[in-house]
Amino acid sequence: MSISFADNRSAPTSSHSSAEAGRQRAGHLWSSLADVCNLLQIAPGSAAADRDIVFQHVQFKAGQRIFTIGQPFDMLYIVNSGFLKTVLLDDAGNEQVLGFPMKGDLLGTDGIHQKKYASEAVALSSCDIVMVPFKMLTSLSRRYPEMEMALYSAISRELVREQIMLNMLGSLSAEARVARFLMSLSERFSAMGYSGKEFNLRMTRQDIGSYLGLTLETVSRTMSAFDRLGYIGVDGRAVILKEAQTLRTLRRLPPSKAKAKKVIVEPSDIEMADKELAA
Amino acid sequence: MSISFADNRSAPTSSHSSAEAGRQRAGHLWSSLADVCNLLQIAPGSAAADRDIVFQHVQFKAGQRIFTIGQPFDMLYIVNSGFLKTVLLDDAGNEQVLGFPMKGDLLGTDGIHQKKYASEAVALSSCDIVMVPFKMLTSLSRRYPEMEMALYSAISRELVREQIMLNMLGSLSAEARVARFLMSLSERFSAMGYSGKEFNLRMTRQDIGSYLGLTLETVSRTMSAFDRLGYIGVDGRAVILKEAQTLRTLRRLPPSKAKAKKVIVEPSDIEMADKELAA
DNA sequence: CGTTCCCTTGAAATATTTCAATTATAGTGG
DNA sequence: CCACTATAATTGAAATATTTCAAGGGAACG
Repeated sequence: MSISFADNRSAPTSSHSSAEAGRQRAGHLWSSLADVCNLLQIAPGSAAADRDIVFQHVQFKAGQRIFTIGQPFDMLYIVNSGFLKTVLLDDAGNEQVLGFPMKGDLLGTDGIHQKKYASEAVALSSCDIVMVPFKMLTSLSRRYPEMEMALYSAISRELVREQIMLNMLGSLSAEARVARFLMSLSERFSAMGYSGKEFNLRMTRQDIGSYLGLTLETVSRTMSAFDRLGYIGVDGRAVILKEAQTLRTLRRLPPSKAKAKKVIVEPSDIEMADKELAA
Repeated sequence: MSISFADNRSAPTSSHSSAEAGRQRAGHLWSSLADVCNLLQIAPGSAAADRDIVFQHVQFKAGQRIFTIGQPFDMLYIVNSGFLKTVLLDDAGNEQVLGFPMKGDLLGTDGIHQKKYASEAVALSSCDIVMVPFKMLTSLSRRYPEMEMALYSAISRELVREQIMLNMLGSLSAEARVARFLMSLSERFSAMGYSGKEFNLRMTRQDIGSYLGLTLETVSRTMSAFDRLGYIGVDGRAVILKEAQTLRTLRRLPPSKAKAKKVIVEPSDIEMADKELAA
């Protein structure tokens, strides 16, 4: 039996639907510059007025690749709807998951450096993607300073996101990684207008494990443990968050056999007083 | 030990004391735009002719911070000489090392997004740093298209570097991480004209461990093991690489009891990720 | 309706950390 | 310049987190 609730694949409750941002034309969707700014959460500034420039959309089905490693770079992609993963491939062809882009995320920036994409993006569901020629973006940058900053800002944000992942992989336990992963998804769903409390995972345990530097078994066991402790409800890919605050600050699990149901948390929100803990 | 370049070492302060983000007094060195392009390994194009623009240098001593987390962003920094580490700080004030920048590396790009630096850079030795106002760079971008691409490219490269680190942390054993770390340093030293075979580590075992997601003891033990196996020579911070090819492709150590000196290596390809492992 | 992929769970193997003790090394100030 | 103190590095032994191996059940899909 499965937990069932509204699928976050359906339209968000938000009043602001950018699905209508796209213009139907010749069977394809197109977005204006204003639409794109909106999607990226940029103040469009004077660029919004530019009605001449439109960007084409492309649809992908689950499993399809938006771009692949080594492919010549000339295009950036913005997710309009759907869920994806970005991956690196090692010599044996094994995937290393780098991230799970969704609505509003910018893809392909790692291709700028070598003029070839350094990673590949795979659709995990049906996806609607806006294609933005990089040349176009740089020429727009010259015309509209807001666009220039937006582009730098978007790339810089990606950089910061990866730094945070490095920190996570370098210093947190398996449980803490899984907990933060769930909270991160929750927050992103919320920001998109979906429920941050109940959602479906779009990726396999394998994908999550790769992303978090863990085996799929460890991910599965950890989620089961969270379920047993009442922090979440899990049934396959359906997740219900029950103790968000606990998950947010969790460092490791409480001793299973022993006494307390108490959890070790960070001294974060309170203050940063004692440092005798610090090595 | 025979080491190919100058001394170093004054104890890198273990975190805190970020109070005075040590911007020493202004140095007396200045660089032209052509100098900067040269440092960054950019084809200067027509920009080289611009003799009006000069960039100021600043000197830092070991332990001083070039910029700190949360500090308002307005400047990028290019390393002209010296060695640094970039770090993230968690709630308890513990450092997470993100990279070890050296000559030619661009610092501070993670500040673009939030207009505040997201990490901090700490000098591990005496350093000479070129200051480049971000505004200046973007205005130059408008004038010289080469500069624009150079900037995007530099940030994109950083992104790729971090992706490779994520892959490493997510999938390699402790031994493989240390081996690749050493090879990466070696290649960077070589590229700078120093010996890639004999060099001094500028950072502590703690720093290396943090960077690689390992404890300092594991780093120490692993290097000792490499030494015992004849792959390297280690004496404190002095390192001599003896079996570069072995280190480059090492996956895990050969069984200690057993006879074999043979090492398990990757099935195919040997380069790709090794190229730019570290900052 | 079968085939394939995905998820869960246990038990054993093992890699890495933790704790602890000892020896180096560098910086400080008499 | 040397002694002194603090920080850094090494190493062993024990503790433990995570992976590996293995098997069974479930969901998805053509």
